[in-house]
Amino acid sequence: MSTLSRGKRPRTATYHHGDLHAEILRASGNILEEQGVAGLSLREAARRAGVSHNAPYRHFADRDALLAALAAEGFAELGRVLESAAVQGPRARGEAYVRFALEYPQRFRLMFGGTLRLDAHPALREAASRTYQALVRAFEPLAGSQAAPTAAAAAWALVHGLAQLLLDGHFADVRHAGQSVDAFVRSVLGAVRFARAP
Amino acid sequence: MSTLSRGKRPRTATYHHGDLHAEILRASGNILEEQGVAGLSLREAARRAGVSHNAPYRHFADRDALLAALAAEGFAELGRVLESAAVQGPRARGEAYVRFALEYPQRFRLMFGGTLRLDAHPALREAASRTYQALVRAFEPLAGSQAAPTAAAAAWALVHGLAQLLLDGHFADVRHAGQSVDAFVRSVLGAVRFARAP
DNA sequence: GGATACATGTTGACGATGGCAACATAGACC
DNA sequence: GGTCTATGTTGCCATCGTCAACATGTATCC
Repeated sequence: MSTLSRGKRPRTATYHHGDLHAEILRASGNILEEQGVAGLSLREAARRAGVSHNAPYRHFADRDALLAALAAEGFAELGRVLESAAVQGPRARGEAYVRFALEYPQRFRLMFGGTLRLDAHPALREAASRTYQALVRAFEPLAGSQAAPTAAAAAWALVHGLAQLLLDGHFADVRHAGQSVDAFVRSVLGAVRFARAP
Repeated sequence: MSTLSRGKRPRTATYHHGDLHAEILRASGNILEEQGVAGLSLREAARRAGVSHNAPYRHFADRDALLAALAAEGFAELGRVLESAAVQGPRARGEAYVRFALEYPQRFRLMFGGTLRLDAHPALREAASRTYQALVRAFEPLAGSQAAPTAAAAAWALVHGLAQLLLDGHFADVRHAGQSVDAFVRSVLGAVRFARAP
């Protein structure tokens, strides 16, 4: 089961919450998928956690820090998803990447939307980098270790762009009426070959 | 009333501005690149245009409408850029796409960041669609008219993802120290072939 | 066990923002 | 000239992020 929870949680009536950090993350994650990043406010998160409007500040320096934490969660989950698709080969990994984006569209947009500068959040950069390293390793057998980094970059760019454009609805005209998203993704990924030689 | 304008721009002393619509767009475009979409406020745009905080509402229904207009401008400009690179073939077009993103990063993010739903802004969808159609046409000679739509989709995804990931700084580790962005883009694009057969 | 320090929540305030309503003014049209 | 309408302005409100001051549990030390 996914770590990016979408649920609710019973709350104790004590003055101290117990695990407000996690609760705020959970509530924020819900709001994020419902309203998008622009609609996510600290105050609404606090409200949903049943806590005063300033309580979140004990756990997140500011709104940006909360967003960074949400994004880092996203990278970790994406890494897990890709990992578990690994056994089926690189192609399956690409499909899993797109599937993740479509399942958690707002999370995905937060992770890559440029709202957050990686430079400002080292933990975030590290999470993103780890995910990418896994991609590179996956491409070594496919393209030879020499060309692997470049091929991996191309592959990442391809699936990433595909996910993003799908999310934005830019392929609405292209997909023939009955074609499922999955089939479309497969056909697009199938239209590409990665060169061996540098 | 004094005609001594203290603003940065010569502002006519008339009560009516003359072309506030264009001026707001201009000011907003500047703010956008300076601060990103989150930092763009109607009030700041009004301030820069030397006009009251509510004047923009005569020209844009709300903030979202202003953003949509900015994005539409962006799609038009991107279309122009791609068109003028067309003579040098599809590869050059791809490079031009990435160059556009790097030159106007915030504009690009606004166009594709998911802040705007295409469904809510028909004019925007049309502008985006036009740009995409041009891409498809460019790919017909390369992949045969049968496979063209799919190949074009793949090509768009590739350059789009490349642009996005470059913007976010995800390729920081990958690009060898001395390698220029242009060279990196060329090598990545060069690592990909588009299949002829469906 | 009780006093004390510290982490965690709360209340209240401020300035900025998006947006509504009511009013003001300048051109256009008669 | 007189009226209509598009365009700006002023004033206002709720919401938001964030700071400062205060309250309340929990842990620590004697």
